[in-house]
Amino acid sequence: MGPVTGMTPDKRAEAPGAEKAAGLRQIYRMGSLPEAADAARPKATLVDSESADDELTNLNWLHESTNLLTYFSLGSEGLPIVSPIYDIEGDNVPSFSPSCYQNLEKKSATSKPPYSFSLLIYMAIEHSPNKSLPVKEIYSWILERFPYFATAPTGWKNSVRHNLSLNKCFQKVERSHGKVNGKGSLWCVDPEYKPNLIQALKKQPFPSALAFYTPPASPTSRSSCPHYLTSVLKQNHGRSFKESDIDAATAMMLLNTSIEQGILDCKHKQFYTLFFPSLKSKKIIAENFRSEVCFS
DNA sequence: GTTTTTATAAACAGAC
DNA sequence: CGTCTGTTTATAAAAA
Repeated sequence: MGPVTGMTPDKRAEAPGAEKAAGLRQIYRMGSLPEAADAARPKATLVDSESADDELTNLNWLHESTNLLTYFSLGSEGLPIVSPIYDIEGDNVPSFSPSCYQNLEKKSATSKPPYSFSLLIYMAIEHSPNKSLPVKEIYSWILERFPYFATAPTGWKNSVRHNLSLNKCFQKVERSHGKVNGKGSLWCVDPEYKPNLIQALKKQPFPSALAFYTPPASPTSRSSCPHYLTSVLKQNHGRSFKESDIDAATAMMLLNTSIEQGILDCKHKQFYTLFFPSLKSKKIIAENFRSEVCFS
Protein backbone atom coordinates (compact mmCIF):
# COMPACT_ATOMS: atom_id res chain seq x y z
CA MET A 1 0.00 0.00 0.00
CA GLY A 2 0.98 3.53 -0.45
CA PRO A 3 2.39 5.67 2.18
CA VAL A 4 -0.11 6.63 4.73
CA THR A 5 1.76 9.57 5.96
CA GLY A 6 -0.03 12.22 4.05
CA MET A 7 -3.29 11.96 5.77
CA THR A 8 -5.88 14.59 5.85
CA PRO A 9 -5.22 17.19 8.43
CA ASP A 10 -7.33 16.93 11.46
CA LYS A 11 -9.39 20.00 12.01
CA ARG A 12 -8.30 20.10 15.56
CA ALA A 13 -5.04 18.35 15.46
CA GLU A 14 -3.57 18.15 18.88
CA ALA A 15 0.00 17.98 17.83
CA PRO A 16 0.94 20.53 15.25
CA GLY A 17 4.51 20.11 14.16
CA ALA A 18 5.07 17.21 16.42
CA GLU A 19 6.85 15.00 14.01
CA LYS A 20 10.27 16.28 14.82
CA ALA A 21 10.19 14.73 18.20
CA ALA A 22 11.88 11.71 16.76
CA GLY A 23 15.27 12.94 17.73
CA LEU A 24 14.24 13.22 21.31
CA ARG A 25 12.57 9.93 21.42
CA GLN A 26 13.73 7.21 23.64
CA ILE A 27 16.50 8.99 25.31
CA TYR A 28 15.69 6.74 28.11
CA ARG A 29 14.32 3.30 27.97
CA MET A 30 10.74 3.28 28.84
CA GLY A 31 9.50 1.17 31.59
CA SER A 32 7.46 -1.80 30.67
CA LEU A 33 4.39 -2.99 32.32
CA PRO A 34 3.28 -6.53 32.49
CA GLU A 35 -0.14 -5.51 31.49
CA ALA A 36 -2.02 -8.03 29.53
CA ALA A 37 -2.15 -7.95 25.81
CA ASP A 38 -5.83 -8.06 25.26
CA ALA A 39 -6.92 -4.57 25.83
CA ALA A 40 -10.28 -5.55 24.54
CA ARG A 41 -11.61 -6.56 27.87
CA PRO A 42 -14.34 -4.17 28.80
CA LYS A 43 -13.27 -2.14 31.70
CA ALA A 44 -15.49 -1.99 34.67
CA THR A 45 -16.71 1.38 35.59
CA LEU A 46 -16.79 1.94 39.25
CA VAL A 47 -19.20 4.12 40.98
CA ASP A 48 -17.99 7.05 42.86
CA SER A 49 -17.25 6.74 46.52
CA GLU A 50 -13.64 6.69 47.06
CA SER A 51 -13.85 3.11 48.17
CA ALA A 52 -11.19 2.33 45.69
CA ASP A 53 -8.54 2.62 48.25
CA ASP A 54 -9.29 0.19 50.89
CA GLU A 55 -5.93 -1.11 49.91
CA LEU A 56 -3.42 -1.72 52.44
CA THR A 57 -1.15 -0.07 50.02
CA ASN A 58 -1.55 3.44 51.04
CA LEU A 59 1.56 4.62 49.36
CA ASN A 60 2.39 7.61 51.31
CA TRP A 61 4.89 8.76 48.88
CA LEU A 62 4.95 11.56 46.44
CA HIS A 63 4.70 14.25 48.99
CA GLU A 64 4.45 17.83 48.12
CA SER A 65 7.97 18.39 47.15
CA THR A 66 8.93 19.10 43.63
CA ASN A 67 12.06 17.09 43.92
CA LEU A 68 12.04 13.97 41.93
CA LEU A 69 13.60 11.86 44.55
CA THR A 70 11.18 12.68 47.24
CA TYR A 71 8.57 10.85 45.28
CA PHE A 72 10.16 7.75 46.35
CA SER A 73 9.76 7.65 50.03
CA LEU A 74 7.22 4.99 50.24
CA GLY A 75 4.88 3.87 52.86
CA SER A 76 3.94 0.32 53.37
CA GLU A 77 4.39 -2.83 51.36
CA GLY A 78 7.92 -3.33 52.38
CA LEU A 79 9.05 -0.41 50.34
CA PRO A 80 11.36 2.15 51.73
CA ILE A 81 9.77 4.19 54.43
CA VAL A 82 12.22 6.83 55.31
CA SER A 83 13.36 9.13 52.68
CA PRO A 84 14.69 8.19 50.41
CA ILE A 85 17.17 5.60 51.35
CA TYR A 86 18.24 3.86 54.44
CA ASP A 87 21.44 4.79 55.96
CA ILE A 88 22.52 1.35 56.69
CA GLU A 89 25.83 2.24 58.12
CA GLY A 90 24.36 4.47 60.68
CA ASP A 91 25.80 7.83 59.88
CA ASN A 92 23.51 10.53 58.84
CA VAL A 93 24.67 11.10 55.37
CA PRO A 94 21.71 11.96 53.20
CA SER A 95 21.42 9.83 50.16
CA PHE A 96 21.23 12.63 47.70
CA SER A 97 22.79 16.01 47.94
CA PRO A 98 21.16 19.19 46.73
CA SER A 99 23.35 19.11 43.69
CA CYS A 100 21.94 15.75 42.89
CA TYR A 101 18.45 17.11 43.07
CA GLN A 102 19.35 19.88 40.73
CA ASN A 103 20.91 17.45 38.42
CA LEU A 104 17.80 15.38 38.21
CA GLU A 105 15.52 18.30 37.89
CA LYS A 106 17.54 19.72 35.10
CA LYS A 107 17.46 16.38 33.45
CA SER A 108 13.75 16.15 33.78
CA ALA A 109 13.36 19.53 32.20
CA THR A 110 15.24 18.72 29.08
CA SER A 111 14.91 15.02 28.64
CA LYS A 112 12.07 12.71 28.48
CA PRO A 113 11.32 11.16 31.84
CA PRO A 114 12.40 7.57 32.17
CA TYR A 115 8.86 6.47 32.83
CA SER A 116 6.24 5.16 30.54
CA PHE A 117 2.97 7.00 30.35
CA SER A 118 1.45 4.24 32.42
CA LEU A 119 3.85 4.92 35.20
CA LEU A 120 3.48 8.65 35.00
CA ILE A 121 -0.25 8.27 35.29
CA TYR A 122 0.13 5.84 38.12
CA MET A 123 2.39 8.17 40.03
CA ALA A 124 0.00 11.03 39.51
CA ILE A 125 -2.98 9.08 40.74
CA GLU A 126 -1.19 7.65 43.72
CA HIS A 127 -0.09 11.06 44.68
CA SER A 128 -3.61 12.35 44.88
CA PRO A 129 -5.43 12.34 48.21
CA ASN A 130 -8.29 10.19 47.03
CA LYS A 131 -6.20 8.09 44.71
CA SER A 132 -8.19 9.28 41.79
CA LEU A 133 -7.84 12.18 39.43
CA PRO A 134 -9.54 13.70 36.43
CA VAL A 135 -7.45 13.68 33.33
CA LYS A 136 -6.77 17.34 33.55
CA GLU A 137 -5.10 16.97 36.89
CA ILE A 138 -3.11 14.07 35.65
CA TYR A 139 -1.79 16.40 33.01
CA SER A 140 -0.89 19.03 35.52
CA TRP A 141 0.79 16.64 37.89
CA ILE A 142 2.96 15.33 35.13
CA LEU A 143 3.65 18.79 33.89
CA GLU A 144 4.63 20.03 37.28
CA ARG A 145 6.98 17.21 38.03
CA PHE A 146 8.36 16.73 34.59
CA PRO A 147 8.85 20.09 32.95
CA TYR A 148 9.98 18.28 29.87
CA PHE A 149 6.36 18.13 28.86
CA ALA A 150 5.97 21.86 28.95
CA THR A 151 7.98 22.08 25.79
CA ALA A 152 7.31 18.63 24.48
CA PRO A 153 5.19 18.10 21.42
CA THR A 154 1.62 18.51 22.43
CA GLY A 155 0.65 15.00 21.56
CA TRP A 156 1.59 13.79 25.00
CA LYS A 157 -1.84 14.61 26.37
CA ASN A 158 -3.33 12.52 23.68
CA SER A 159 -1.01 9.76 24.77
CA VAL A 160 -2.14 10.11 28.35
CA ARG A 161 -5.77 9.82 27.38
CA HIS A 162 -5.00 7.00 25.04
CA ASN A 163 -3.24 5.17 27.82
CA LEU A 164 -6.05 5.74 30.29
CA SER A 165 -8.53 4.35 27.86
CA LEU A 166 -6.58 1.37 26.73
CA ASN A 167 -4.59 0.35 29.72
CA LYS A 168 -6.31 -2.10 31.97
CA CYS A 169 -4.50 -0.74 34.94
CA PHE A 170 -6.73 2.29 34.98
CA GLN A 171 -10.38 2.53 35.72
CA LYS A 172 -12.82 5.26 35.16
CA VAL A 173 -14.87 6.39 38.10
CA GLU A 174 -17.94 8.40 37.38
CA ARG A 175 -18.20 11.43 39.51
CA SER A 176 -21.65 11.17 40.79
CA HIS A 177 -23.05 14.21 42.45
CA GLY A 178 -23.71 16.64 39.71
CA LYS A 179 -20.85 18.81 38.74
CA VAL A 180 -18.64 18.78 41.74
CA ASN A 181 -16.06 20.39 39.61
CA GLY A 182 -14.81 19.99 36.10
CA LYS A 183 -15.88 17.60 33.46
CA GLY A 184 -15.09 14.06 32.74
CA SER A 185 -14.55 11.19 35.09
CA LEU A 186 -12.04 10.42 37.73
CA TRP A 187 -9.42 7.86 36.99
CA CYS A 188 -8.02 5.44 39.47
CA VAL A 189 -5.77 2.43 39.55
CA ASP A 190 -7.33 -0.98 39.33
CA PRO A 191 -6.17 -2.64 42.52
CA GLU A 192 -5.75 -5.85 40.63
CA TYR A 193 -3.01 -4.30 38.58
CA LYS A 194 -1.40 -2.21 41.21
CA PRO A 195 1.28 -4.75 42.01
CA ASN A 196 2.22 -4.77 38.36
CA LEU A 197 2.63 -1.05 38.36
CA ILE A 198 4.69 -1.10 41.48
CA GLN A 199 6.86 -3.78 40.04
CA ALA A 200 7.31 -1.85 36.83
CA LEU A 201 8.30 1.15 38.82
CA LYS A 202 10.87 -0.85 40.67
CA LYS A 203 12.31 -1.98 37.40
CA GLN A 204 12.94 1.50 36.23
CA PRO A 205 16.58 2.09 35.51
CA PHE A 206 16.77 5.16 37.66
CA PRO A 207 16.34 6.96 39.86
CA SER A 208 13.62 4.73 41.12
CA ALA A 209 15.91 1.78 40.93
CA LEU A 210 17.50 3.30 43.94
CA ALA A 211 14.50 4.74 45.53
CA PHE A 212 12.27 1.74 45.30
CA TYR A 213 14.84 -0.72 46.23
CA THR A 214 13.46 -2.95 48.91
CA PRO A 215 16.00 -4.03 51.43
CA PRO A 216 15.93 -7.78 51.67
CA ALA A 217 13.82 -8.95 54.48
CA SER A 218 15.75 -12.10 54.98
CA PRO A 219 19.33 -12.97 54.18
CA THR A 220 18.18 -15.53 51.67
CA SER A 221 16.49 -13.00 49.47
CA ARG A 222 19.50 -10.90 48.81
CA SER A 223 20.97 -13.08 46.17
CA SER A 224 20.37 -10.91 43.20
CA CYS A 225 21.00 -7.31 42.26
CA PRO A 226 18.29 -4.91 41.27
CA HIS A 227 17.32 -4.86 37.69
CA TYR A 228 19.14 -1.72 36.74
CA LEU A 229 22.41 -2.95 38.06
CA THR A 230 22.17 -6.32 36.46
CA SER A 231 21.42 -4.74 33.14
CA VAL A 232 24.36 -2.40 33.44
CA LEU A 233 26.56 -5.32 34.25
CA LYS A 234 25.23 -7.34 31.41
CA GLN A 235 25.77 -4.55 28.95
CA ASN A 236 29.30 -3.99 30.08
CA HIS A 237 30.36 -7.55 30.47
CA GLY A 238 28.04 -9.57 28.33
CA ARG A 239 26.96 -11.89 31.04
CA SER A 240 24.89 -11.98 34.14
CA PHE A 241 26.23 -11.35 37.57
CA LYS A 242 25.29 -12.20 41.05
CA GLU A 243 26.27 -10.16 43.96
CA SER A 244 28.91 -12.64 44.85
CA ASP A 245 30.49 -12.12 41.45
CA ILE A 246 31.02 -8.47 41.94
CA ASP A 247 34.47 -7.45 42.89
CA ALA A 248 35.66 -4.03 43.84
CA ALA A 249 36.49 -3.03 40.29
CA THR A 250 33.08 -4.02 39.03
CA ALA A 251 31.41 -2.19 41.83
CA MET A 252 33.44 0.87 41.00
CA MET A 253 32.31 0.64 37.42
CA LEU A 254 28.74 0.53 38.58
CA LEU A 255 29.25 3.43 40.84
CA ASN A 256 30.79 5.52 38.12
CA THR A 257 28.09 4.59 35.66
CA SER A 258 25.48 5.62 38.15
CA ILE A 259 27.16 8.91 38.75
CA GLU A 260 27.55 9.61 35.07
CA GLN A 261 23.92 8.98 34.58
CA GLY A 262 22.99 11.27 37.38
CA ILE A 263 21.40 8.78 39.71
CA LEU A 264 24.03 9.11 42.34
CA ASP A 265 26.36 11.80 43.24
CA CYS A 266 28.78 11.09 45.94
CA LYS A 267 27.03 8.99 48.48
CA HIS A 268 28.86 5.84 47.82
CA LYS A 269 28.08 4.36 51.16
CA GLN A 270 24.43 4.19 50.42
CA PHE A 271 25.20 2.71 47.12
CA TYR A 272 27.15 -0.28 48.14
CA THR A 273 25.37 -0.92 51.33
CA LEU A 274 22.08 -0.91 49.55
CA PHE A 275 22.99 -2.94 46.60
CA PHE A 276 25.80 -5.00 47.87
CA PRO A 277 25.19 -5.43 51.52
CA SER A 278 27.41 -8.42 51.75
CA LEU A 279 30.15 -7.16 49.54
CA LYS A 280 33.47 -7.78 51.12
CA SER A 281 35.40 -5.07 49.43
CA LYS A 282 33.45 -2.18 50.78
CA LYS A 283 36.46 -0.52 52.20
CA ILE A 284 38.43 -0.75 49.02
CA ILE A 285 35.57 0.80 47.15
CA ALA A 286 35.19 3.52 49.67
CA GLU A 287 38.82 4.44 49.38
CA ASN A 288 38.85 4.33 45.62
CA PHE A 289 35.75 6.32 45.56
CA ARG A 290 36.98 9.07 47.79
CA SER A 291 39.95 9.64 45.61
CA GLU A 292 37.99 9.71 42.40
CA VAL A 293 34.77 11.46 42.96
CA CYS A 294 34.48 15.15 42.73
CA PHE A 295 31.53 17.03 43.97
CA SER A 296 29.70 19.29 41.67
C1' DG B 1 14.69 -13.48 13.98
C1' DT B 2 9.46 -12.81 16.07
C1' DT B 3 6.32 -11.09 19.42
C1' DT B 4 4.88 -7.81 22.70
C1' DT B 5 4.78 -3.36 24.50
C1' DT B 6 4.90 1.48 24.11
C1' DA B 7 4.60 5.91 21.79
C1' DT B 8 2.50 8.74 18.63
C1' DA B 9 -0.89 10.39 15.43
C1' DA B 10 -5.32 10.83 14.15
C1' DA B 11 -10.48 10.34 13.43
C1' DC B 12 -14.34 10.78 15.77
C1' DA B 13 -18.27 11.11 19.15
C1' DG B 14 -20.29 13.01 23.06
C1' DA B 15 -20.34 16.19 27.02
C1' DC B 16 -20.00 20.67 28.57
C1' DC C 1 -20.10 27.22 18.65
C1' DG C 2 -15.33 25.50 20.41
C1' DT C 3 -13.00 22.83 23.78
C1' DC C 4 -12.36 18.93 26.56
C1' DT C 5 -12.83 14.08 27.34
C1' DG C 6 -12.78 9.47 25.98
C1' DT C 7 -12.59 5.65 22.54
C1' DT C 8 -10.73 3.60 18.79
C1' DT C 9 -7.65 2.43 14.85
C1' DA C 10 -3.25 2.64 12.68
C1' DT C 11 1.58 2.73 12.45
C1' DA C 12 6.31 2.72 13.96
C1' DA C 13 9.77 1.91 17.12
C1' DA C 14 11.61 -0.14 21.08
C1' DA C 15 11.92 -3.77 24.15
C1' DA C 16 11.54 -8.52 25.37
